[in-house]
Amino acid sequence: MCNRTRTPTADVSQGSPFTLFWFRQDLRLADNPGLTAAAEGGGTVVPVYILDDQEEAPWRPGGAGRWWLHGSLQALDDDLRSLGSRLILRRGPAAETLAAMVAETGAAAVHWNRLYEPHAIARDTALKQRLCAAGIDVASHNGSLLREPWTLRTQSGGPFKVYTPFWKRYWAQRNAVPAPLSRPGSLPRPDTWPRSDRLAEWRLRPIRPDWAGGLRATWIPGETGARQRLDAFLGSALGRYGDGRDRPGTDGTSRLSPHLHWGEISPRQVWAAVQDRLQAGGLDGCEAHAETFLKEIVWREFSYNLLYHFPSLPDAPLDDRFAAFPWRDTDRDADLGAWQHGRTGYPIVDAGMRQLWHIGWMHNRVRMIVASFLIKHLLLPWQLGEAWFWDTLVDADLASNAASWQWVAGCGADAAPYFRIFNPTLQGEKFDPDGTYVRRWVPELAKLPAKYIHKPWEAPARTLADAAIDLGRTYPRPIVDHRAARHRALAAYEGIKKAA
DNA sequence: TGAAATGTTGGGGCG
DNA sequence: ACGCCCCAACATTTC
Repeated sequence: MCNRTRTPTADVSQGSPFTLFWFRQDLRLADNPGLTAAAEGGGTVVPVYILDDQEEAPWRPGGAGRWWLHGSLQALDDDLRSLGSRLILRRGPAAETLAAMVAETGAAAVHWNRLYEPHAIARDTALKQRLCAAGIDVASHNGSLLREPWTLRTQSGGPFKVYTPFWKRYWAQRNAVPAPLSRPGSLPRPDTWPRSDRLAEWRLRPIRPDWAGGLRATWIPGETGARQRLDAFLGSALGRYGDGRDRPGTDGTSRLSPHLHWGEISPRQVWAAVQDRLQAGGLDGCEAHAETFLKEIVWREFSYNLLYHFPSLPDAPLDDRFAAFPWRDTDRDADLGAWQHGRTGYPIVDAGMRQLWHIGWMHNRVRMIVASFLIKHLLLPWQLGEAWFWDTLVDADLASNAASWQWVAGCGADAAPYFRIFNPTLQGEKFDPDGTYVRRWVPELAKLPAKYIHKPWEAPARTLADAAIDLGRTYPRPIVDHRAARHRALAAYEGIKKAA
């Protein structure tokens, strides 16, 4: 925060103070505190995005993330142009590239919205010191969270490690959430723009093979798409969210996760929109549904809280006992591959994994089922699942992804008990009773009657034949027996449970 | 934000 | 009519 109150010195060559706004995971114009601060500085504003995808950059965006990023940057540039501005693109190590831009343009001030990943914190802290030392006015802002992790402490002074009290704190202060900022009215542009890469040069989208058809058909990256998604959700699914969110065959969830991850919409905006919707009235019994939805927004906050206070979250189990967990170390590849490609023989698992592959997203209920299956039925380390999700999800988010995998594995803070093992057949029958979801994503099972849609191995030969299924050929038999796998997992857990 | 195993209860079939 | 058994249906405990 050094120099924050200092008046920016005018850059002689430009004739007016020159401010860089560094876009990162806040690819929007409205409710963007850093951008607003830059616009209010009085000088010209240069919006910049830096792609840092060198090999050594930890947790750089995966394939699906890169696809999304392309669309979001394009939308952002369009939106900026409607304000008479534009987006400058640069590629390289983030801190060095930004510092070089400051020197090159003679900027007097730099603004950005904070990130919370351990490597980003370290990088940004060092960069801020470096720029401050050079006399640049640097300010960072909160653009991504309702509350930042260091502002929340339990009664005893430590970080929250349990969700329920964390949520209660948020709920008690639900009316204290600041109103979202509107988009800047104008962004004064410099006489000449700095050099910019062309987005197409970055090759963020796949070409050969082009696996992104399902993504294009499903998503509208960018701030406008985010707002449309929110409005659509508020108008329909929110009113039955409590149970609708558990039906993967329906459009019962918000699908805002990728928009939130990339910062095309902020949690403050979502929070305010839900409150407005409640106060608009005519929503008998909707209040409980809205609260359930807001709890999901706060789960995201909780994940960021965990990542901030426990930076090893993405890599190592928070529960030390799991360091000794006997994960399977032989014949991993075949089972991992079957899981990744949706050929486990359990329809609900395979449907989820194929949905993920096709549209870069998976229904949350099904995420829990497939994660439980990888960890407990296949006894493979949760980090393998975390890595696959990282590469394939358009909403891949370090905090949410890591916290959720640890939660399912039972090794995180406030985690699901390890002995809670999902039965994929029962989960399917309970939440996809008519098989709509399975039929959609596992079309080779589409003709199977509902009675067998979640357990084709129990179907009579005649029924299979009528449905044009040749079990073991057109669709696999289960790669593990549920009952045996369950006992194996419980025995493995028993082995580490006692250890202090 | 489980499922399975085990325990309990009560109606009905039956000798 | 009575006791016994069976077994859903539900509750509780265990993993």
